[in-house]
Amino acid sequence: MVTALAALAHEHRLAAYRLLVEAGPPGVAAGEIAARLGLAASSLTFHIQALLRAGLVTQRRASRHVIYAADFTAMNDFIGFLVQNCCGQGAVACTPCAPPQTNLNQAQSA
Amino acid sequence: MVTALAALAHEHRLAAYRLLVEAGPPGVAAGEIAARLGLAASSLTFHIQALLRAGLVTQRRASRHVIYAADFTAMNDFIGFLVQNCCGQGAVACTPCAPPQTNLNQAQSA
DNA sequence: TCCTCATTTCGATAATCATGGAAACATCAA
DNA sequence: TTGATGTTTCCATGATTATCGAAATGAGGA
Repeated sequence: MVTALAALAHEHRLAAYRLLVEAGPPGVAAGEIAARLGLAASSLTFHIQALLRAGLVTQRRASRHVIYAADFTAMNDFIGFLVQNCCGQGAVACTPCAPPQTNLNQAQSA
Repeated sequence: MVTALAALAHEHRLAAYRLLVEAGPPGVAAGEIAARLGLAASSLTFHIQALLRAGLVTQRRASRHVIYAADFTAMNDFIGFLVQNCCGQGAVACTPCAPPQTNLNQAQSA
């Protein structure tokens, strides 16, 4: 869990992650993330690998591009951990992290 | 928020914070935290100041001791931020972070 | 094959973080 | 005041992180 915390504990990585959350399952190509964040390509790789190692994002290839996408299940687990371990009172997590509906005709519910 | 994430993104600091969550409002003295974590006093100060700067813990003096306690409101805000910004779907936070009932006859409900 | 585009790996550099010992500071009790 | 205890500040050291340019890798297209 420290890995996930550390992964998000940086301005650029948190921004990258939020970008991916907004984008949902279609994800965003590495180059575009770098451009939007104003980072050199190699720096983006450095940061996004921290997110990848923490399991917070997934990676897939689409022809020449490498597409990254937020892993909503991992975020649920992450928040669940915080609620269970860093709140008193035996608090129960009820965080319905789920991808936004970018396009209603894209079925991706299972 | 990056400050809070970074504050928790270290083995020793996360352990210290969890200790304070368990202890609740009575809190724990600096020396005892250091002892339980197996840290030099100066190292503990270094770490706990990160938590303090992030607003996750409070500090008070009790005679010679300096007592640290978890700030549950801050943790609620922190988790609220994560849910709102790092989950898709406009998820709503419902995290009831509250101190554990260590002693039922200690009134501390506001 | 050769060229181009997209991304990652490598290397160097500067900055920040983590650690604990020693000294200083604060509080209380004789 | 002196002494004991608890905590923080200061300092030096080693480790890790963040950055980007240059070179290498991978994947298409002509």
